[in-house]
Amino acid sequence: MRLRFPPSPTGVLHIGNARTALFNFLLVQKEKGNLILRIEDTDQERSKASFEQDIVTNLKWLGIEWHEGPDIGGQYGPYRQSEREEIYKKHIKKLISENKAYYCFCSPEELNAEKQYQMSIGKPTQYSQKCRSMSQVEINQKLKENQPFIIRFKTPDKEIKFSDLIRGEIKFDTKLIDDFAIAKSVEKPLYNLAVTIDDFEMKISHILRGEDLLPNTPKQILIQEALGFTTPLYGHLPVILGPDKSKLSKRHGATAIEEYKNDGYLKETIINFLAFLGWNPGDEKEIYSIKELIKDFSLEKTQKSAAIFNLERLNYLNGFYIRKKDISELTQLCIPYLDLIEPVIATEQYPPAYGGQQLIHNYKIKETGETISFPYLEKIIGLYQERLKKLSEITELTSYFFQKELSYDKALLKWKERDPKDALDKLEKELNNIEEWKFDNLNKKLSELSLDFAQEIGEGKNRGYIMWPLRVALTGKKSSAGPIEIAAVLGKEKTLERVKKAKK
RNA sequence: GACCCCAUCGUCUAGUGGUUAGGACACUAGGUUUUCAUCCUAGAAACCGGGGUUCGACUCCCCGUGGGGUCGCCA
Repeated sequence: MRLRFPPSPTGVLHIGNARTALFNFLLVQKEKGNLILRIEDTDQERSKASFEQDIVTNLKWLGIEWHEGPDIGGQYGPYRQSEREEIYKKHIKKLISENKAYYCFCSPEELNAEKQYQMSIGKPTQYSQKCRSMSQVEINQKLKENQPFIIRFKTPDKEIKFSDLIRGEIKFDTKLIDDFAIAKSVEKPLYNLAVTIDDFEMKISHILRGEDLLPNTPKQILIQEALGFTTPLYGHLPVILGPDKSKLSKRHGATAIEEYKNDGYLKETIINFLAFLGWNPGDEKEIYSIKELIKDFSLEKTQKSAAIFNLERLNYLNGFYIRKKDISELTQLCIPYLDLIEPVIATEQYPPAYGGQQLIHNYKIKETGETISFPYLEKIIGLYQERLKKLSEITELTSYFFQKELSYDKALLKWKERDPKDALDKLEKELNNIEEWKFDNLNKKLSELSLDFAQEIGEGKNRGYIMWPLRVALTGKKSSAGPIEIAAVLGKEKTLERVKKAKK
């Protein structure tokens, strides 16, 4: 089994692309076949090396790997279409010499006018075949005069049938397909031709691609027949639609994988999410790692109907995977988002046996110059692990740990419209007396204090009269992790300082 | 418009002739709770319409309807 993923480097890797790549990857891995990455850059004007780089980088980030490709080579290379002109030339010449393709000298203006006319009388827009039966003498003459031309395929009248791996029997009547353009010149094929030749030359056995390419399939089969190629097996995946049911595009928000990555979506989330856009295992399991997907994936279970991209589900999954992460790993992932701190590069290095890289073992709070350790950061991140939906949120959520001065409206300190003065006084006094600054002890003392206080002011067991002002004093926010947990991480000195400031 | 594809809660979907039509996200209510989350419990929520076939259709067939895709010297 040999599959391919053939992006065109005219844009970055987006949701749709990545889903197709993933499905190809899953099938190949399951069936122990080979996946080929082929770069379809026949459109030299729109193709850019930076897009190819983006595609490669992000596929790898997702954990999608291939066996042959421009970056790693392979025995059926080159893997960029722009480097395969010699191969195409041979086939294009053959098509012309066998009279299965022909030169067309019609100008774009002429073609356009033709199309306009056909539209105006409600006919399907098709090429008139004007150049189809031009004499060899005339062709030679025009070629000699350097008249611009393209090469068209001589589409025969017949019915094309094929069995789609996902959709079953599909029929097309080629009467509705005109003599489509297959090359700009003898060495510059257009999409349909290049794909067909490459799939054959690269011995591709299965083609898994988006449903949007379904109308191209009969054209490619026609070319295969003209060139004497075998026909691979086709499977057309449902398209991905935006919430308004139109094709997913930029106006629906972010579509680039890179954007999701930067926003703090985990690759586990994206893989799990993408897999369920068009596939499901048939039972109630919904959480899947890439390994489990490889094990359970099958074409029979892939969906025929279009899937709608649902951001809420993506967020839910991301929160789920964040909660499951090991705290050390989660902290590593969050550090790049923490813009109020910077790493302190140690002068010593790991011993050669451990890689010899420079060692970062501390971080510096930019505003205060204070040095903090990785384990300390773990504690901070740990406070927010179950509240985080995307990594980027960590910046705002934990900013109060790294700010010298908190700025907030003092009115926020009131719990149920009560002046917080006495509560803060009691807090300060109590905190001052606490010797052992550990969560358990703090919890015990502050719980007692808050219950006593509530009783004293006739508010039953409502601990908010102490806890709310404490939260606001420490964080300046109206929602946060638990104030006692925060105090424990913040330390006695800073906690007291912030409580005192709240009183002013 | 032509061709092709598709059709179960708002969304992703399970279901392959007989089910109280199941799950998840989102939503609502309640519980836990100092806030926000998490967690737990409960709830509301669907077979596009019409004809067949059949003892019996969400399931099979046909016709509508709706949605989507494609109609480039782009891929």
